[in-house]
Amino acid sequence: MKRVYSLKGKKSYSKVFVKGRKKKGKGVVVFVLKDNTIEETDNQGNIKKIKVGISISKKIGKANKRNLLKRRVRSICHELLNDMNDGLSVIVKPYPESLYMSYSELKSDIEGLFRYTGVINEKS
RNA sequence: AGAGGGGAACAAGCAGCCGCGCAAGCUCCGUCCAUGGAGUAGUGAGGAAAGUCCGGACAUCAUAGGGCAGGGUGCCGGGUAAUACCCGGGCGUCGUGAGGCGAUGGAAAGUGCAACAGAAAAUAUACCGCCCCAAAGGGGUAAGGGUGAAAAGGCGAGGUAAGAGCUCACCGCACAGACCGUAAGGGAUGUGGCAGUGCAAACCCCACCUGAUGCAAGGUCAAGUAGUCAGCCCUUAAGGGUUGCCCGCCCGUGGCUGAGGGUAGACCGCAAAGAGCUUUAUGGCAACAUAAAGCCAAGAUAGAUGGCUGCAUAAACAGAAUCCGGCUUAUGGUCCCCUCUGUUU
RNA sequence: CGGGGUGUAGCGCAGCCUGGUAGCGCGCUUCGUUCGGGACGAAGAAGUCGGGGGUUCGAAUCUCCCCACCCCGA
Repeated sequence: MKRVYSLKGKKSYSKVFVKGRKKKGKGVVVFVLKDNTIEETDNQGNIKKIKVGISISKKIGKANKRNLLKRRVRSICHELLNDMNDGLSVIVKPYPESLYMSYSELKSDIEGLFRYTGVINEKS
């Protein structure tokens, strides 16, 4: 996942946390907020108006474990990126239980939450 | 076979696909140039990256100066940029042993503390006891009892009213000390009838070291209203600053000139090369030093290493953020050397 | 990333500098008082002093190393 798509800044994070729609899964919470002000241009010209942020609490573990979880979530988001809709800010926040989930379990969990909240359209 | 001690290196790899950071070099595009953009060969976490416990490099300052205080270190010698680290040696202590551990100078410079118990706790003392004189009581004594962490050498013999280094042998202790060692220290031997406790990670004395703050240090750029801030010049009091105090120094007032602050951002510091690593040689017991040859591109800025498949199968602790040298703590299996016990030959 | 602080009874705090007995308030338990409760009075229980070494005869206290929590700095 390229850095253009990552959500940045303390303010934009707290904005999504407060105003966004919240949905809880097995090991993850997802916050979604509609945001039409996003305008990022990829140097390739492929414009995807979406921002994804990852928030991991210190309670989950030490830096090593937090990093592992962050990379897994990022990798999942990269795989799902092409199906995502425009004009959205998304935050994924894993719980400590997600550390014991496998990659595929985590992926199906996040995919389900994305589908429920309208980040991804229902498959036709 | 079991139990233990010391040390060393490693921290899985390979192939395929998807994906991320950087990109000296190369290719393409733009530009007068400086250089900018895109792509790409290549390259991309640790032994502890951790704790932040020490030591530096580097940077800044209302000058960091003098004196006292404060803080740190503390056997001796050596190593180092430096240290509380490392190497060698001494002593003490723990262990049957291999070995481990030690803030390990000074208690005859001074001050302080030693609760409770106990008769008495630091210029000692006399409760029970023992012995003598004896009416009460007085005197001698430090063997024995009991208290305590600690009570005026230990044991045996002589000696005595009972006792006592009172006397003697051995041991301990103190003092002197040939000789050995750079030193810490060791110590043949001699002398003394025995002084006298412990605590200095209590104050302290002695020796050596010590300015403070830390890359969110600090520097450059762009935007912009005011309370403001910075520079220069002049100078008085109150007051303030320096880790504390005194001296000293500086700020403070006014004028002139200029543009910063909150907040958000870009670049430098900072990324290729230094107290670097490897090998060999020389010196040294060693730590290490010197010389020669070869090798070395992590560099993010909400923060780059992940996912899937296969090889029968893949562990532990754990993730760089200015950079080095140590220490400490967490942790996986492997190898080497050594000690003790048991069994067999 | 850097700097600093705090851990003592169920809760909030003393004691630590200057080492020997862990104490205060609220709460808790029992009894009294009341028709019953509250308040009041009396008695009582409850603490590995965050964990582990070292110094010391003796450590909550001095010292070293860990653990947890909190605060500050652009």
